[in-house]
Amino acid sequence: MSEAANQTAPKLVDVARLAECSISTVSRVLNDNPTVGKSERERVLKAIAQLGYVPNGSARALRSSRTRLVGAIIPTLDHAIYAVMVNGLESRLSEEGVSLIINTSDYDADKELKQARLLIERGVEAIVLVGACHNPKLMPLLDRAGVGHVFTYTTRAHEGGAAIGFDNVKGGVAGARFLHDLGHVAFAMIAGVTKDNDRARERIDGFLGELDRLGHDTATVAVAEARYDLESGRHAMSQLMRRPRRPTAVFCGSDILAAGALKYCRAEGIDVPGDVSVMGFDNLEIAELTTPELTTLEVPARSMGTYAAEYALADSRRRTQDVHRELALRLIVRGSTGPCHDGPGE
Amino acid sequence: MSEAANQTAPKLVDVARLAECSISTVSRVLNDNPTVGKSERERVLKAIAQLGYVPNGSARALRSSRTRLVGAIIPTLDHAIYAVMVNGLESRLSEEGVSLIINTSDYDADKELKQARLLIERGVEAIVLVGACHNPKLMPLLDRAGVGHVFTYTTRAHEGGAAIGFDNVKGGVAGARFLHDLGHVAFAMIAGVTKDNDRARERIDGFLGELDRLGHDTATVAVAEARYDLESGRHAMSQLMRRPRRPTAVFCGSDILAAGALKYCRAEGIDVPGDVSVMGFDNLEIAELTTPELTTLEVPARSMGTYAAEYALADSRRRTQDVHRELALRLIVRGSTGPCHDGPGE
DNA sequence: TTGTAGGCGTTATCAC
DNA sequence: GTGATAACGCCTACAA
Repeated sequence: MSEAANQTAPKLVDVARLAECSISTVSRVLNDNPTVGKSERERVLKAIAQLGYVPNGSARALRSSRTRLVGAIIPTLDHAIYAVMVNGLESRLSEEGVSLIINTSDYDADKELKQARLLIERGVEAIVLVGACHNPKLMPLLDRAGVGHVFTYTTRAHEGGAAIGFDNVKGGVAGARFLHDLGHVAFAMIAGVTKDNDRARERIDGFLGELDRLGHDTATVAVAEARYDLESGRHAMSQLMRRPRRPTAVFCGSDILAAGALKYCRAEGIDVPGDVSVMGFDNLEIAELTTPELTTLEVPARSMGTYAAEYALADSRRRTQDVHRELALRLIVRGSTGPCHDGPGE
Repeated sequence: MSEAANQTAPKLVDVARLAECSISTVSRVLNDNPTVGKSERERVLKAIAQLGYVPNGSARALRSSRTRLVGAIIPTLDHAIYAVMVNGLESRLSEEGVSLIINTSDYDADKELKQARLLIERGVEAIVLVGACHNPKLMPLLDRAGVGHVFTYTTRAHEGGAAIGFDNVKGGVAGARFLHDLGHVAFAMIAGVTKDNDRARERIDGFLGELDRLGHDTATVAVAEARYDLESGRHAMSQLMRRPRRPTAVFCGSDILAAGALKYCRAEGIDVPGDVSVMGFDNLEIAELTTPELTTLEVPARSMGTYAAEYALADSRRRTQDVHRELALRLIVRGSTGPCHDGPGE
């Protein structure tokens, strides 16, 4: 009697047939339109369950021009600082039935641009980006497409966009001040690679700028750039500690780099913080794993994700008013830093 | 003369008008159909660039029933072992212009089911899952929808699906054997929470099973379950070390747990590996950060991601032949384990 | 409250 | 090699 279950997935019209109503009624039920009679609604719901009907997102999106899709382009998921942000972002979006498309750019501004193009094709309703420095073609592209965008890990927003994050310059300043206050006079920094990475750059600027303001000669402050991994941090530290004017305080652009620096010190028998203070940035879980534990600046990674989600969920009207949300960095003092013990002599 | 640029995004027909051809030709160019004349193609390409035309993914998907979307549901991105896998997955998919929708289930099988439903609505062409143990409704749902699926971090596949990973039981076995060979006789284990987590369960089974086979009385082997974070690992270790029969070898279901255990030992002045050997699982970056560094089993997280991507990219025909890819776990011996020093008496 | 019908932007099957 | 044209599955005026 019943048509043998077709191989093709059930559609609105199949549900309508089974529920003995029109497809508009089914559609209304699907969209929680209140103008549907109670018995009607129940019949439809039953039919949907019976058929295992699943709406076709593409058709819905095409017709309604609402995809309920959000995109994010981050440098990498291998670094916890980004993975944690994405986790917060996804969690919040998921609560609202919005799906997240994730892309990793590997710190490459061209790759990022390509991925943004693809996200626009997919019809994402907003894009979450990291940092404020991007391919010059990116912003015009997003503007033309009318796709809202949020920068994270920065407070500098592009006009028409939003920024949710912290001030990287202030981070550098905080590092400089903290180490200065401990009495140090010989500084160095292990920074992230600054190419296509404004955050790394700003942390350096903040650090050196504040040292200058505090009366130190920044010409003598060595800054090594290193990729965000343990070995690069270790290697950078080995370079810095071999310089003629050996630093007694090293500020690192990331906990990973600081951890690498600590590894070097341990291997070489350099006492931390006795011989040299080492400070990190991020306050990842690893900051509590090293010996000694890391003094660091806490970055509100998860919060950035959830706030970015709120922005993405807001409709375009509310978005037009510029959103600048600056979250605080928090200084976490642990054992890797201490007062300067250097005698006056060599 | 020219119509003022409309607020609405350019469509196929706009490109066709500018290139003075039909929309079919434009569509052909977009899809790399070779049956297009050279001059024709060039005119179209120029028009596309000039208008900043971006194809509408929803319309394409609706018409062609190819979304070029893949979904992944993982427990969390806060744990590097999953973030790294996802990074590999995304990288490979991205090379082929396929987008990844990511969902985190928070180790909750019901949440996972809901997210799978949504992924099906979005029309994903394959779903990547973690582990082999899921809500009983999940597999029928995927089968009905005809969505291919891969399990990762396991070798146990569901019929019709694929599995790309390693054998968790073997991991437990390897841990038991390694510690046994060091001469230990008093064992304990800190495992992950086993609810909705078959991997954690299997690691326990492998560990205890092998100890039994090696002639140890497993009734005396304490197994503590802990969430995958430092503090839980620390706390579990504190429990284990207070038991009457103090273990000299503790196998942990994750490096994070092992790191927590190490923290406890350091705080209590318990020497590792002198008083107790501690072994991890995963070989995350943190395994090289602790003091001593962790002996652990290397999990091929990134490879699982790229292999899973290959599966997802394969068309459904090739998928039908069951895919079972078992990747090897590799024992990494570092400083956190050593021979048993326990005297014979209490 | 419910049903009818047109069209969202593509792709693909036809003719030419 | 190129151009009409009919779907794809759904939403939403508008009509009843």
